[in-house]
Amino acid sequence: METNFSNNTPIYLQLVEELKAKILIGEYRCGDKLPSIRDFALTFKVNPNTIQKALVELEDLGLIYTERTNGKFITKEQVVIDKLKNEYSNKLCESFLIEMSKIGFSKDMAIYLLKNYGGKN
Amino acid sequence: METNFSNNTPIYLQLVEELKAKILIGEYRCGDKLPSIRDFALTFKVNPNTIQKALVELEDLGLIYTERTNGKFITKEQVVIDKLKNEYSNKLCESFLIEMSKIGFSKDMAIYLLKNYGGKN
Amino acid sequence: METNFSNNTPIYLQLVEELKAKILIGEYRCGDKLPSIRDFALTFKVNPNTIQKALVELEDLGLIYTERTNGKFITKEQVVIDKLKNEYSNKLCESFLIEMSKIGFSKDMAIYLLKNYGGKN
Amino acid sequence: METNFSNNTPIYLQLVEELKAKILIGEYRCGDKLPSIRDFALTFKVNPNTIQKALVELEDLGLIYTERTNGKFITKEQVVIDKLKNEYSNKLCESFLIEMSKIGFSKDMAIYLLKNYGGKN
DNA sequence: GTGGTCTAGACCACT
DNA sequence: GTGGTCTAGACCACG
Repeated sequence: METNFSNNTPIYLQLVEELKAKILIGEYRCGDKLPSIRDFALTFKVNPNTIQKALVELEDLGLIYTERTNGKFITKEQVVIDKLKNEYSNKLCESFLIEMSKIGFSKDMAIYLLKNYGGKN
Repeated sequence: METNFSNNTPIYLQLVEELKAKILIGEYRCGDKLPSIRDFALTFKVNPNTIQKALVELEDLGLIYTERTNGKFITKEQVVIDKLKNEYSNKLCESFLIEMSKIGFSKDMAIYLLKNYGGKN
Repeated sequence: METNFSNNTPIYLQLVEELKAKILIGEYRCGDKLPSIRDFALTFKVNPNTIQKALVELEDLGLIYTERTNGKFITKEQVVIDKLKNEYSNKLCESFLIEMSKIGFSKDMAIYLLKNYGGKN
Repeated sequence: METNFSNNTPIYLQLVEELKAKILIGEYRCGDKLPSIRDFALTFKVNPNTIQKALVELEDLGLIYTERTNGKFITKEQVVIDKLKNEYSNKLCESFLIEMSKIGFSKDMAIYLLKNYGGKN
């Protein structure tokens, strides 16, 4: 795991995104135990406090939960994950369309540009 | 003009985005004179220095230029605007697809979700 | 460190020049940490904002980069420095020759005058 | 005469340089009458005040003099012009060498780079 | 009246 | 303690 963090966003938020993605995509699965904060800190080469801050955010989202003395786990409820996945993709669609409309592109135009982005397919 | 700035992003960057959008969308047109820094400051209810910082960014982008003692103007070169518009929409497409792929959606799936977002058309 | 700023040029630009020179000449070396903005401000007896403005310029030039909460550093890429050094010396040669030609001296004459400037060698 | 003024330097100073050059190079000769301020203003498409300010500077330098009700003339003393030409070229040499030394180039190196600037001759 | 620069001083997020 | 942002207010050169 390379540690390539951008300078413009707080590291802990970048960690939130990265971990959230891994959960939503299924790389971490329902009920899985997360590595300890210390292990995470070593893996990402950041301060344990930074990890802690990120995990608190994920817990607020309901994606992970804490068992005192046992560690942190991915939520057992797949529905929470699916719901978040939907919300997230909707949010992405919304922002995309808003941004495109800001520079004068309709939804249809946005879709057209998206299709043509990066080559013929 | 309401002053509705988000808390998470520097005001001057929000100004950059807002003004950039107005230029790209054509609300401000080639060669137009911008309001003076002081007028802008009154309009947006922020400090003149904050406006100044935003306008410097726009000047770096080549979207506006300064005539000493006369004011600031939208660039006369439409090509600069068009180029930036293209770059910007490409960037939006790219980020959108990357974000969607992070949560497990292919380009085709992303387009499908986008089409269905917010109703049948 | 004396504070001898000229009156005709903005202080922040004089700082840019001074720091750029120190980097190009190798007094500050690749990867070196710069003093904090506040320290700089004390050293040069100017406002921290003025330092900040100068350092932003240097960052735009690619000569320094910022690590959030850690400080600012000289770029790790010597090539950037060398490139800038070349560009800069070329720019100096060009301006010199142009200025000399404006008052009627050819390139050869300019070189001759330069050789004889300040003594026989 | 195109009016291509840079934005970073006051116009009147750019005029000073341009006119000084024309005098030093001999395009305007000893004793020549200068165009009227109004004509100058039309030629350069700038405010008469700006011309006036430039001409005052040239008069301070001793390059021109004013005959009340008759207009302004190039100084009759060629020696003044020659002296200024020398001073000016010396000043150029000095700044050039200083700037080059700031980025680590000796006088010899500076001359070498100058010779090689812009091709083999 | 225009933009440009600078100061003094404040608050914030991050580590 | 670090950089980043912002304000309030001042002064200046220019045209």
